[in-house]
Amino acid sequence: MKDRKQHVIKMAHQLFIEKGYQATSIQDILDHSGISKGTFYNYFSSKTELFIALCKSIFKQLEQYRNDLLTGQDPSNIEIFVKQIELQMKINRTNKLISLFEEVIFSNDAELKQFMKQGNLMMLRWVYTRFIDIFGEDKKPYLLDAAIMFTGILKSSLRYDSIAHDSTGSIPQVVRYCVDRAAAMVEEVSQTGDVLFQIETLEKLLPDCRIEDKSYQQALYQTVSEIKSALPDKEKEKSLELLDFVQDEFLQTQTPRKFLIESALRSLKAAEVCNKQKLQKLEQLAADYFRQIEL
Amino acid sequence: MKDRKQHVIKMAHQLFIEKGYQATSIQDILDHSGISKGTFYNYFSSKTELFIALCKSIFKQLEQYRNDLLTGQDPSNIEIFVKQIELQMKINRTNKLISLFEEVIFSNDAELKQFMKQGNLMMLRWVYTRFIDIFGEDKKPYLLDAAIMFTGILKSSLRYDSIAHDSTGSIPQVVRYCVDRAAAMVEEVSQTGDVLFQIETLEKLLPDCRIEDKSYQQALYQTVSEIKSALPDKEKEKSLELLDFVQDEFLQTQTPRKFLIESALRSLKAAEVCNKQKLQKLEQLAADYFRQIEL
DNA sequence: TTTCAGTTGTACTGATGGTATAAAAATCAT
DNA sequence: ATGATTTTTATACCATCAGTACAACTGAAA
Repeated sequence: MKDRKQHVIKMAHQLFIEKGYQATSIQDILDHSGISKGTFYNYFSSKTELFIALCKSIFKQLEQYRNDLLTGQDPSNIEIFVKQIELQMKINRTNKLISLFEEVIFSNDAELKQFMKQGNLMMLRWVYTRFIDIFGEDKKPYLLDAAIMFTGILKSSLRYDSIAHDSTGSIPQVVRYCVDRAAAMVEEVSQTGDVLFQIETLEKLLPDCRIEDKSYQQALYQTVSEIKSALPDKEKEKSLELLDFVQDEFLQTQTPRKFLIESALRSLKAAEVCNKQKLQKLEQLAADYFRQIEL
Repeated sequence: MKDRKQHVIKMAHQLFIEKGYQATSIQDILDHSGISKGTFYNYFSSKTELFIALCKSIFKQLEQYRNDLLTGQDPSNIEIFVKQIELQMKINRTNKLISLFEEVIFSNDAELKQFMKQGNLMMLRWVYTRFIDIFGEDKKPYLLDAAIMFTGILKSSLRYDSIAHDSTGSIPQVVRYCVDRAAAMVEEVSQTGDVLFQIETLEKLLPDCRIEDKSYQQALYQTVSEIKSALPDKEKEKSLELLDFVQDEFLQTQTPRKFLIESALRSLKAAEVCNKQKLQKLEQLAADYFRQIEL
């Protein structure tokens, strides 16, 4: 049944890419994925909820990719960041994500609006933390502004690029140019000392975890990724399901459910199919994280 | 009847601000402006055409304001530019323009899409020409990139500003910060020599007039504005109507109708209510413009 | 075989954008 | 003022769409 639901999401995604969100009727989705209306409304309470499910799955994929690019690399290496952005932008474009998001972002659906806003802020926070990796702690006061400017420049440039040389466009050049500009701006702004936004506001807007603790988030995510990629074939599916759940719970949920996660980790440990050392590290991290949360 | 139509636009605008575009039904507009459905579809062929009419009137107003700020001032004075941007952003925010535009920009309506795209490009072109005024001809190769980046930074910052400190926010600080960044970027980029976009692409996308001839556009507009503000009370309405038409035709229309404009100018001349010198200048400019066009 | 969750098909509701049209009202020319 | 013309109104109508309701079907577990 989960496959079926996923299948519906996939089919809907295809249609959204082809025809746009508004222009795709629920009937289209039903026809295209071969389910009945009843089933659809059994899976999703509305069209917007389907869309949110789709977004979540894309976000997760995006996050996966970008984290994969970082694993084992030097986080302060700006070339990695360039690659990460390039990849995300390419996925955006092939999936017509930007169009879809912008089409939907100011619809009359409050839930959707909130979700998209949150998504934007999460992207912003990611850029911010990466900028800290790249430009160093001492530039921190300027890096939220820099992240805001960078996302703005990137979006604007890509938009212009896609309407100027329609079709393919040349994402790498654009990304390179924007990253260079961001670097120069960090330099410039840290010399003049100009600061526009305080980081506290971002923390307030993303109350799910304190921004300073991104090390936990990232470390947790990375550790799970590492375990996943070193999984033996034996009982792979089951382990993957558990690990996916843990990863998802940490990333997507506002307040990860402590006992559920602990239970999942116990199961993994009992199955003895994971790298024991990594698993222990994961347990430690999770424990630290929860202790931190409780303060 | 024109008043009535304008009234409908106004009422629709109110509703759009209150409830958003999608959420406002035609019935709402009918009720709120006290006309019948038949009349509505006599005025506008569809809801989107009403929206376009509304946008046009707002654009015109915006253009009016920003040109008023410039008249009699030194175009290379960056403080004037700051004021112009501030004003436009304030109007944007009070009218919830950005929300409306973004809500609509990726709807399934091709006509609307094209219109909005064109609007964005016109804004971009305006920033570009103002940057030439401000940073000088020698920086020209970098100024399209700078304009694209500036609009991106501005949009991104204002967006963040409005969700961070919701309600009023502090537009002046944000604008100031963004303009400072733009200035620094022009400097930086003209030192490294990095260029991303060529101006020719913008020209191709806005075929209504060659970008190099913006002097005509601006001079035409400004001259008309000057004449308008020096109009005596005698037959003011009639003259204003003619002048408004001329201004509109030059600004909004792809190919201004030569004979109509010439006829309007003749009428104005015959009425002898305008500053004769300015009127002559206007005639000269128009003639030059049409000669230029025909090439 | 019974049970039961999940699925299907169909019919329905209510709202919407848009069309059609005949009657009423306002405008205009002579 | 009268008659012609245009504009406006009221109303009924159509097609589409999101979402609801529900009875019937299916397949697998108990």
